[in-house]
Amino acid sequence: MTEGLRERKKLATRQALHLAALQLVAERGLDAVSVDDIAERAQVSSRTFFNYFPSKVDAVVGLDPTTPFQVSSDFSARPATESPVQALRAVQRARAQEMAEEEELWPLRMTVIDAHPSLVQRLIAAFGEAELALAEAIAERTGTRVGVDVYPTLLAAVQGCAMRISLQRWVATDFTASLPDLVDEAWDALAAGLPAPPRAAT
Amino acid sequence: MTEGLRERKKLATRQALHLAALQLVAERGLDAVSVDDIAERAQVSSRTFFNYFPSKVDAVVGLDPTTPFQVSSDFSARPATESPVQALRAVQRARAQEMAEEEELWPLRMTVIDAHPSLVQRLIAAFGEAELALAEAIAERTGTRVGVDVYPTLLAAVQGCAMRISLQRWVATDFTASLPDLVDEAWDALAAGLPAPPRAAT
DNA sequence: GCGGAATGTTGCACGCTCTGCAAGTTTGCA
DNA sequence: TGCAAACTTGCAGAGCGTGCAACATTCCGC
Repeated sequence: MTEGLRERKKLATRQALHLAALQLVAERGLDAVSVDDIAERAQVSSRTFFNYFPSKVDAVVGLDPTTPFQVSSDFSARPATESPVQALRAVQRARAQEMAEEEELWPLRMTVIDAHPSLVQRLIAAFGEAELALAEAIAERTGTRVGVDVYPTLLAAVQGCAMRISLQRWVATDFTASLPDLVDEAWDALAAGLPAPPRAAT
Repeated sequence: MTEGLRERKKLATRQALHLAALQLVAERGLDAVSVDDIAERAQVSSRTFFNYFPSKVDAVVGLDPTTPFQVSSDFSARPATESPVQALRAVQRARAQEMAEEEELWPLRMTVIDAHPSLVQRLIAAFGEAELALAEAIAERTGTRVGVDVYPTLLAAVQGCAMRISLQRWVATDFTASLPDLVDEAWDALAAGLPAPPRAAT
């Protein structure tokens, strides 16, 4: 079934390290947790920790390095009849759905991340890594050129903002809101050109 | 004129450290420059370095910690007849103008930053610091509520994107483009709701 | 099963980052 | 001129992150 003992052990160790990091930081805060602490709880040496994650913050955030690039390949897989904005909204909705379904993992993850600026920064950086790839996919679809036109680069960047703000609001509602709905709200505002919302009658 | 010898010396030291950091990183790359190197070139002890900047990357980026908050106060100072998007565009245009006028500093700064992901990350984080303050100012102006409505938070975040992408494109054109014009281009796309641009007739 | 190749784990040594503390020095001000 | 406040510096120390070499485990063909 799974591809060999070795692969399974590696995955287990990785998850153990991520979970340990997450729990410890939730308990004590980022600064009060050392790499040694995390390694100890995950039952490996601190040297081994660095075989899995390049830094403490990476272990806490715990994203698979390939995850960010999923967005650009998902985008390319959307029907060509959709506008870029429609396609990105759909991609993010789907992603949001997946996150919301992992009820154990993502809320804990986001709670911890949201409480520490350096973790938020790392999460944003993770989005940023795939920005060029996504910009190229957008350029491809729209006949624009990365490095010449604003459009692909800007849209790729704004897409990251939309997801970030949606996640932030999800945390703020204590995960009572529907993440896909929050994503939709953000894209509604973006697609409309960010007009000042009508003032609610009081 | 300037307020005392002490203040002037502090400012001079700060600028010396920033310039030293910038030049050294431009010459050798970020990883090949240590805090000791920077301190030595600026003629202070490495301990003193940390009295001015909390880390190496901060010294290279070299932003005054109050700078990011300028955006939100400038925004609040714009006439209330402008829409939030119009006001932010105007604020950024003005800021872009100032940057472009410091012909010695900003191009070098941006060249160095653009070449190192961790510096880009730090610059983005600097924008992020003021995001809450800006969101509150936007909420104030539009009668929305931070933490409830998407609008203020999203717009504050997107504004950072617009500036970031404009700067990135400025670097990409080797500073031949007009930064205020690049800012305008970004806001044109945003205000229109990010529609796919018409394909150029070939 | 067996043995060698590939892969993973660990300890060690090292350089760098950043902080607190306790001098010593310079500036501000009456 | 002299005291108080502020700045600089060296030192000690904890933690991060990496290269290296030895050891252990898994894989795979036979």
